[in-house]
Amino acid sequence: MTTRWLTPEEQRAWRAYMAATHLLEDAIDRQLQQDAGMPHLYYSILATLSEAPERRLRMTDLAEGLKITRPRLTYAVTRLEKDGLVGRESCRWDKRGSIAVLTDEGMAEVERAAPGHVEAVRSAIFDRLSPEQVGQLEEISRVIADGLQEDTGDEVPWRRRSSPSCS
Amino acid sequence: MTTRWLTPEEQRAWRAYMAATHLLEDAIDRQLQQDAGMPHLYYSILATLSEAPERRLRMTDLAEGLKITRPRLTYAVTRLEKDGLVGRESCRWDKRGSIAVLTDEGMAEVERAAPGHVEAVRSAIFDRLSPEQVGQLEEISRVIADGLQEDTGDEVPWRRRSSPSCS
DNA sequence: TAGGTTTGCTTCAAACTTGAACCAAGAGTG
DNA sequence: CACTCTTGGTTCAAGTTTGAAGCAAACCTA
Repeated sequence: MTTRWLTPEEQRAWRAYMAATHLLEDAIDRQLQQDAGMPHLYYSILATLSEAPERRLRMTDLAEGLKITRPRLTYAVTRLEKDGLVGRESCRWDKRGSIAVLTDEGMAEVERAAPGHVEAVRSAIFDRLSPEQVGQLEEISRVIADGLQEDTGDEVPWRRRSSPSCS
Repeated sequence: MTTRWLTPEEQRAWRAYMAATHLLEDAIDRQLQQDAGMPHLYYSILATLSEAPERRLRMTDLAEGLKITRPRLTYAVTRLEKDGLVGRESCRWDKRGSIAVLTDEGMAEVERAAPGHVEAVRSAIFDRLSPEQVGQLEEISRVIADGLQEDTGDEVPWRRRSSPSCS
């Protein structure tokens, strides 16, 4: 089977994409590190929890939602816990489980950091793209994400594995 | 100044984008780690060198091209050098400079790993996107990258700071 | 041409990520 | 009920990334 190399258009797109993602992650990380003393992922954890019912989520659900590995989440939550921004509870119905809870302090931190973060995202992306491009970006991202998940992902995503907020 | 939050469309796009980039980098990293025993960035360094004139590039040019920090590049090149895939030369005209050179072994490694890598990229992205979407992805990425570079970037990108291959 | 600034690159410590164990608790099966 | 298999989560060692110094070689500028 002879390799199907990328066409010139595909190469240009791939390189532009790589450059954009590197620059973007760097910029966002720097901004949040400055403003909130934490990298982007850690902020995302807090933000995700802040929107969850009861501000709490099982570790696995959190990891899945953020598309990160579980050890990575464990490490991050451990730090956030040290900082007093999240807490851990054990799950009453499944004693293996552990639940991350956003503390009041954590909530306050999200609210404090959110405007700056949104501003960074907006000025890097949405202030520069037309509404059509925003739609295209979503669609393209969705196609890629879906493609990558169908291999390893849950076959039955519509069925919750854990009870809503468990506690 | 009251914060301009993201619209629902923008939020959806942003989240889809984050998910896609995480999944994609993970997938590419895993594939290359399996096939070539190195993460994506390290492969990119080799690939970039393989296309440079004389297979050599100054550290700073390499870092700029890949949009990574210099300490990160230094670390990576040190490892690749231990593996015998790149070498370092000092620059004759600017004794501060150091030049990374792809060895024959490094070149062979790129050629060995390339087909699998291209296949991974293709099956994750380009086999799933229409030609129009490929164009859109390039355009969107370019807008974002350009926007992020104009702040910190060189004001005179058309002027080479270093001689072409220096050695 | 001395003195101060910038540039190119590396080094260092601290923080983070990875993948492979590991452990305990649920689930399925006889 | 034992016995095994799976699941949820953590731990560990090795590898990587970060940002702040550090260092030496250019580059001013007077």
